[in-house]
Amino acid sequence: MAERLYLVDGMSHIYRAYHAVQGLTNAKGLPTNAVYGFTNMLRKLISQEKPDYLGIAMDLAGPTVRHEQYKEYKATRRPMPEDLVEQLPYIERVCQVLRIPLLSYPKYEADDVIGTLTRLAVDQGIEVVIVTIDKDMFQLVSDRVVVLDTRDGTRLDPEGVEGKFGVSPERVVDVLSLVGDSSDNIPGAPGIGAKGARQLITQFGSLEELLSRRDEVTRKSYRESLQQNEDVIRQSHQLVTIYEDLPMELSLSEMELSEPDYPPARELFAELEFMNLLEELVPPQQEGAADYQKVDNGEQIKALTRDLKQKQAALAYFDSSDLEEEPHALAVSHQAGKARYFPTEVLQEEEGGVRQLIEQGKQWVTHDLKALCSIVHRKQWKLSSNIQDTMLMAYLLNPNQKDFSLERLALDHLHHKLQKVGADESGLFGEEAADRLCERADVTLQLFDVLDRQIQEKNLGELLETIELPLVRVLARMEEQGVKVDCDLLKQMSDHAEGEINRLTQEIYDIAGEEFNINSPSQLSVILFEKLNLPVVKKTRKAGHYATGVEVLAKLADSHEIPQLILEYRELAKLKNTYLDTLPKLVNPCTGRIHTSYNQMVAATGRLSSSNPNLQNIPIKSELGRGIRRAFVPEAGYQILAADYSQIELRVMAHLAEDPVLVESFLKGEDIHQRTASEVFGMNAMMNPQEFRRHAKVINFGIMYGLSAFGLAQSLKIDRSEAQKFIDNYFNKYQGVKAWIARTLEEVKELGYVTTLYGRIRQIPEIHSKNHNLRSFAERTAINAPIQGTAADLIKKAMVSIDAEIPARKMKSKLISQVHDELVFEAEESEIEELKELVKEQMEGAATLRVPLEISLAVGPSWFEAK
DNA sequence: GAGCCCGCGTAC
DNA sequence: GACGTACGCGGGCTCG
Repeated sequence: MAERLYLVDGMSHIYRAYHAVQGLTNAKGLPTNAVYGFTNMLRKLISQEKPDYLGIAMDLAGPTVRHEQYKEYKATRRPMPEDLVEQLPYIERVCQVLRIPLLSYPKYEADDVIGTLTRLAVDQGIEVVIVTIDKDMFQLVSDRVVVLDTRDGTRLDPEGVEGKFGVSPERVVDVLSLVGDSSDNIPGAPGIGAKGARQLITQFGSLEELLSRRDEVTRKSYRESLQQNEDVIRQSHQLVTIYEDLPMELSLSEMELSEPDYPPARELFAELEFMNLLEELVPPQQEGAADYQKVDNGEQIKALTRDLKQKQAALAYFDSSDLEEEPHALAVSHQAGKARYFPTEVLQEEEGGVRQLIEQGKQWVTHDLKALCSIVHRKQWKLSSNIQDTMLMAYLLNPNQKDFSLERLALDHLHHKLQKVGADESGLFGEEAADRLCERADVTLQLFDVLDRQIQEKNLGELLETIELPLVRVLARMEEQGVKVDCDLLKQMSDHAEGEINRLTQEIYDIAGEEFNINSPSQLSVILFEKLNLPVVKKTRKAGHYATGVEVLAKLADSHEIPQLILEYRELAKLKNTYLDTLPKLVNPCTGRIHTSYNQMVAATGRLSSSNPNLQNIPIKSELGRGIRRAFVPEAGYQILAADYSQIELRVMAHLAEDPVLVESFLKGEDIHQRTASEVFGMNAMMNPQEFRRHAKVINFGIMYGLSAFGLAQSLKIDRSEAQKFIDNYFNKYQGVKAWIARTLEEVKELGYVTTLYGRIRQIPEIHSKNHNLRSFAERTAINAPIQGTAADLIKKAMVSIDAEIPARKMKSKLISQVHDELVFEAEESEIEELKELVKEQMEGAATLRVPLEISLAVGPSWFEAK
């Protein structure tokens, strides 16, 4: 097949991109819509068409020969929009880094460049594809030249042009000279349109022939137009004719499609924030460069085991989604570019050898250690304590990140695009699967080196080694252990809730006078605010929609009976749908227990999170909801023991801020909210101590979250100015807190991140935002993160030491859950006193701060009583 | 029907 | 717009 040259009409595509993509800018406010659209178009063109040669023809600024021939040429064109002009240099840079030449010629247009290069290419036997949406270009089509319209993918050869335009490519210019072109301000023959022009040219064969025999034209208006406008028509002919003979050279070597210039290309796309394009922008894998081999006998395993007793190595495996199954295959890598693969047969036949290999490796690195722990636990193998986890390392380096997949990290840190595994079941055991798994082990090891350097640089090593890594196994054990749930009790509560919900539903329908979906805030708001005409308290973000949240309904409860019923309905529906009916579904039939997932790499502050189900938001505040905790029960012979840090975040703040009043208060063991009440409200607090204590409590918590006067006023239902006074008063009395907040904000502005007591980092990039909202949000985050994060550090530390101590003392009790400041145990009855002591010692002793850490302990036959 | 966002509500 | 961190439900929209 002949080689193909693609010539792109640059400007028309740039305009198209500009209009097609709306409102795109990067963080610096640079408009990027046209650059993005254009780049995307190039990308699609390259991947779909795979050109041998590619060039982009551009117009140069300033007058052209056509302006000299006809001063009105393109005179009606509006100037290019400012925000497009701005983008042109970036488009040029995109072409540069993609190594696609921009082609132009002084005083001539892109069309002429295309015309000339097309002729030169055809002369050399190369086929040409002209990429444009401009019908003027049809004149260049021949048996070796087609026009491609990328909007719909149509490709026009001479026949296609005739079909679409009505005349053959040679006659296109003739038709255009008669029709003219309003956008280029080319007059043509007045009164003759596209249809007439085609008919005339077809009838007479050519423009020359038509002009010389114009008196034969039967239609009067056409005849007269031709008679009166010969000069104009000839001039139009000259203007629309594309030059094919500019003194240019066809530099095929320059236009030969090649790999992008990767480093600057990645830099440019990053600046433009083309994240999806950035993902594809990676050098192709070098075939055969890697040494990936299958291991198929015990001898090889032994040799590898000897080797790995001395060396660090990475381990990757194909997991199975079924909890009871074993890994399907395994790969290890101890040197970049080198890996060994263990297929399923080998894992089965040589299980002893594989076990030795795993257990005796000097130091393993894996990606997602918790998942590996679950598998290894199930097989009852022992993992050395010296295992690294690249996933965890990446989280500590940037806890804001959402995606810690190996694919993502390989791309970000190694600029390496990883082949996907797993989706294709049939490919799981083949050669390709082996290569992919080897690649994962290989990449994991390389990633470790890169991340380890960064961990050291940012002093995250100790946090990783002493808290996060040991915690992985604690969490794996907690998940595996699970929590026993009394499904009968839940069913009973659910049935009761159902009855109440039905009763309320009927009552609400009766009063509303119609049936509607009470669960739908939008339908509910129509009933409340349009049908019943209740006063609108608050609108939602969406225009024409009204809020129906608790606060709104509570306010409306005085003026109508429905809101109260809705509130009751909501509470019951929430409990039933989220807890009563859902929890039993998540009980594992084999264990009869709920095995939640504890996520170590989700919360940006360092907290854990829990999912499937979320055991960290089981109700407690309302009496009804709290009852659900009765269903969380121990095994026979055990009790539930819960240990709660008392005011951990306020204590952390007292420590970090070194606030004398706060520290003193905690040292004296005072009621902290009471103290704040008397500090902030003075003698007033004596009038109604409980009310002022409640206010002080809101202030105490609010301060740690960056509460504003507006927010305080709203939650206390007081005046904004009064709320401001309270806040001012607070900072007056708690000067240490005030100064710490100021210090923290200074620091985050300077460094771009904040840290916890144990050096955990959280980047706060929005602190430099020009957007006031984003910046304020960043400031509140910066205040809260060190407090919440330090509290998380402390309880994690306690978990690690308690989890180590329990087996060391040969105790049977188990840590089964964590709720941010609370640890829940299934305590063997004879061990309760010892466990209480141990837990108290480890939790309170997690750190020695300027204030004491205190916990409260409770034991009972369910989680309900253990509080 | 899957996938996503929104409004809402639960926890600390 | 206004108080931080999570998870998850049902409704309702979009996309295929």
